[in-house]
Amino acid sequence: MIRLSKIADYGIVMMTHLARERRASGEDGNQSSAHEIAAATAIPPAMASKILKLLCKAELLRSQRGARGGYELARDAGAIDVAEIIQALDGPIAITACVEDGDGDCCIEALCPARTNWQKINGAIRDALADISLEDMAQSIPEAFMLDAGQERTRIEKVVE
Amino acid sequence: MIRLSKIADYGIVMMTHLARERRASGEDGNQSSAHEIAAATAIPPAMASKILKLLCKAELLRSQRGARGGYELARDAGAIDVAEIIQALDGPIAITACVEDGDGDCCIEALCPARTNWQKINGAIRDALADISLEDMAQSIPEAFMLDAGQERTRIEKVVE
DNA sequence: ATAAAGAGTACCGAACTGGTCCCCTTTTCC
DNA sequence: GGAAAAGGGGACCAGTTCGGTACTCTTTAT
Repeated sequence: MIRLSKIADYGIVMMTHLARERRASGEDGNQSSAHEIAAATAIPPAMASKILKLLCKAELLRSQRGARGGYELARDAGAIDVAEIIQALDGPIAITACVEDGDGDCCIEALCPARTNWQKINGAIRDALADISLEDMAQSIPEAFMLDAGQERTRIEKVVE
Repeated sequence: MIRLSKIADYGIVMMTHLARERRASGEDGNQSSAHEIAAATAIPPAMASKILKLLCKAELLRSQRGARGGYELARDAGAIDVAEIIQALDGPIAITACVEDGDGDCCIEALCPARTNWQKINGAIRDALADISLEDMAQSIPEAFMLDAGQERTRIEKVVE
């Protein structure tokens, strides 16, 4: 099904939340704790924390440790795209194989005409994902949508076809 | 990592093999048994058989039962694209969610602006895959490449980035 | 000094995936 | 007509991955 992992899904939701937070209170400075973010997005706190750490290591978020610490976007929402988020959480965006960890390279790589097709495919996918900024994602999503009190968190993705 | 399942990978390899077979002996009529195909592509016979059945049900292959039966492409190689193959084996091509089997629909679907973004993304991915025909894939791949005698089957995909 | 918060890491259970097996039906060929 | 070849359709198993949790350590504000 070529599906996005839940980690990446959650990551995008949280980043989107932070983008909205920032916009609501002009520019940076005010951070949100993992707790707050988890509550606002209805993502299990421990999970949220784990993912936020990863996003931080990928330099998509800035963190502040200690009491009253928290997270905030490392850059402007318009300068962060979903491809980056997915890559930070799920690894390289590619309809994989070949790069089997370790040995790696395809012995007839140079000869393989299929290779260019796969590169084309992978490239197209990456481009599509790189074309959506966090700002686009954040645009006018009703807050009620992010936290669907009581029941399961509402999914924001929609299958096509 | 957004990876292709092995099923789909195998499927593409076998379809590519059949495309080459057909081209080698002008037009249809001559079928290959699951056994032959498995041997030629170095895919475990039982696996190959399972996948061929699926491809047949998806009407990408035509089958002939009974002794001297086998499989052949249902259409011309130029008229089959990788998107179809992947969809037949892995289900709808989409960076998923929402369609959780059963209940399914996103309660605020109509309001969700993110939805159009995901559709855009999914569409781009599908387009990229639909743009590669089996004929493209089959083009001049040396047969030695399909069966890498002795060792593991060589992977035809190549990661990008 | 204490409490709040992030950093890091180990761990568990459930689901999915790759892979195998078995039995049934169809068809050919002797 | 019967045996063998081949596909059709499942059930089933095992290993890996993934979602999720827990625990300990470091940092920092009050």
